[in-house]
Amino acid sequence: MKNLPSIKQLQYLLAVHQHQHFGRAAEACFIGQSTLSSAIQNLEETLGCQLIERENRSIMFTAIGEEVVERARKIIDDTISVKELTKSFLNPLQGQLTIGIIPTVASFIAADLYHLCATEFPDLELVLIEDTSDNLLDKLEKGQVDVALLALPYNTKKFHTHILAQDPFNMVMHKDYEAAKGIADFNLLPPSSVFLLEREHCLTDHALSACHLSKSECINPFEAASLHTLLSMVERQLGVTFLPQMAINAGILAHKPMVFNAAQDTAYRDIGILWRKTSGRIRDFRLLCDKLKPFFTEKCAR
Amino acid sequence: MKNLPSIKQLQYLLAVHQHQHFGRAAEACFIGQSTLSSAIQNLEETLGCQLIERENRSIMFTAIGEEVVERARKIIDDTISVKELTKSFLNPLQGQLTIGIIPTVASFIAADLYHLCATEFPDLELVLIEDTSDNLLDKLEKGQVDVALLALPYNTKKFHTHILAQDPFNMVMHKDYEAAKGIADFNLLPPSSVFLLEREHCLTDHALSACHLSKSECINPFEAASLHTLLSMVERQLGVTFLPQMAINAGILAHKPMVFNAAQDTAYRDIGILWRKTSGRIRDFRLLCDKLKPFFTEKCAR
DNA sequence: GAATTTAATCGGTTATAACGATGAAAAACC
DNA sequence: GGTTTTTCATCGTTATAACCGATTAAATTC
Repeated sequence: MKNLPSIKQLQYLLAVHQHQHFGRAAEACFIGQSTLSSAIQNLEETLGCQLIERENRSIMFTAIGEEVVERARKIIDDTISVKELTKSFLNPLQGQLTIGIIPTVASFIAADLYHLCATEFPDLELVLIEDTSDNLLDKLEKGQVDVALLALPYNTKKFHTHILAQDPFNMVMHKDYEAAKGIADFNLLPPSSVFLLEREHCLTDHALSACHLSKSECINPFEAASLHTLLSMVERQLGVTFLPQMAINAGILAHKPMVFNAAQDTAYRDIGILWRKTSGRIRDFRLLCDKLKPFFTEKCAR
Repeated sequence: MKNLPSIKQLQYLLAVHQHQHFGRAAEACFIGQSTLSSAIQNLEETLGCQLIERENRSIMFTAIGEEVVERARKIIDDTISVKELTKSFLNPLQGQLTIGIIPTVASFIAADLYHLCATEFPDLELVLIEDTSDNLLDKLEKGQVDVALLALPYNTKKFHTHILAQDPFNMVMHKDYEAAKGIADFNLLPPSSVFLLEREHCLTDHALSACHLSKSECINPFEAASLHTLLSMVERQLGVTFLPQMAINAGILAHKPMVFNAAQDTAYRDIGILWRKTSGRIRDFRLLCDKLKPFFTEKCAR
């Protein structure tokens, strides 16, 4: 049986890498500086090579040291996952759960989601984080969120992906806007009459592809930062936009002189939930899915 | 800082799982039975749940125990990789290297590959394993081979994949076989005139797709188990087959009344090398690639 | 040149991992 | 039905390692 580095040694190494300082790293690990120093030396001994160059006043990781740090981080994460696994096995859906949600979903369901979890999982401390798909995927990988709720299709093959509901698109316009009425192929809409969100939002891409809109001249170059800005533009300019059913069900058009109708039967975005394949709380997430599926299905119902 | 299970505890757990017996597992770990027993108890303590049900005469892993074992195996593998990483950093391409190779490559290059490694990497102890693509991918995942050499395209996204050379296909036939001469579209060959290997061999699929052969009636239902059987069929029956350049360069047609000509410019298979993304010897493998690339390029040269 | 910073070293203590012997419980043997 | 065997848990002990605090050494700063 090989003499492998220990979990503790790897933890200490990560601490040194994080703080770039033995003293502060030791403090963070609640051990003495001497203990940390010898622990790193032992690790270097078992690995048979130098990981850190101790210079005059500062330390520097060697190339091989950096590589070891990267792998150590993964090992520690996996080990933490094992603990989470057993913990969540005993007490399902307890403790803190951090969910990342994209803006074009969060604003319409956040409040009800809190309520749902409070009643279904009273021991769960829910933390919601709103960000773009790209940022959420990044945070998911780094462990800053436990699961992410976003709109698909999206490049999510790194993570386990599960579809919760279909959210159909609707064409939305002022009730007096005649130019769009009865149009089947949206590419035939008047020039600059289609208003969309700015590019960061996946809703823009989804609306374009789901409604078979080629990037034609019918799209207005203005890029709105929020759905409400978008709506006010559409209301004033007498153009059209495409909104998911979820937004309409949440009452975004209430008391406005706007009308909407189903874009096409096949025009929809999927609402999906993602988690790290190596997560220790997969059991928790599946239980959560059981409740989220009817929840989102209702939120997106015509 | 959390109290995580230690590497040793996980190693011991794996040993118990492997032997399904405390005493024999302890022996395999070179520790006493009592030590192992308490180590497992400590592990169960830190994880907060039972992993093994100790019954009268036999032990049984709980469901959660099996899950922990699976994750522990990965953690241990990753930790071993860290050691290998540092070791191969100090002494590149030393020690044992196990290469898996598919039959339709191995038989033509194995001897020369041994010779190449013996001269370029004298400290390397080369072990070659010949098996089908499917089996090699399985062995690669389990760590039974360090790298795999196979023909692409193949579903290899689980692993790091690197293409070494293109191996063109040639149509091969008896020199007196007139029916195939001057034919551009291979689908127009006479019925049952194309002989191929049995389905397990990826060469069959590659020949079909690279030469744009739809599974038409020109393909003979006979499935040969080796290229030599295949050739004897073609020689006797006066039909055709498709052989990679590598086979021809190795002299498979020497002293035979056979002729060959390039199938098409675009008809080729790629020779690729694969390794686990988490392997600790990636540096080694890249050095190996530097030598393998010219080696295979020459082996496949027209 | 004194003060400061920083990691290594040293001596001593505590905690952990290891051993061997024994114990308990169930099954197998006779 | 009692004895032996098998097998894991427990106990007391010892060796190893992990850890602490104080000190040292080297370099930088003032």
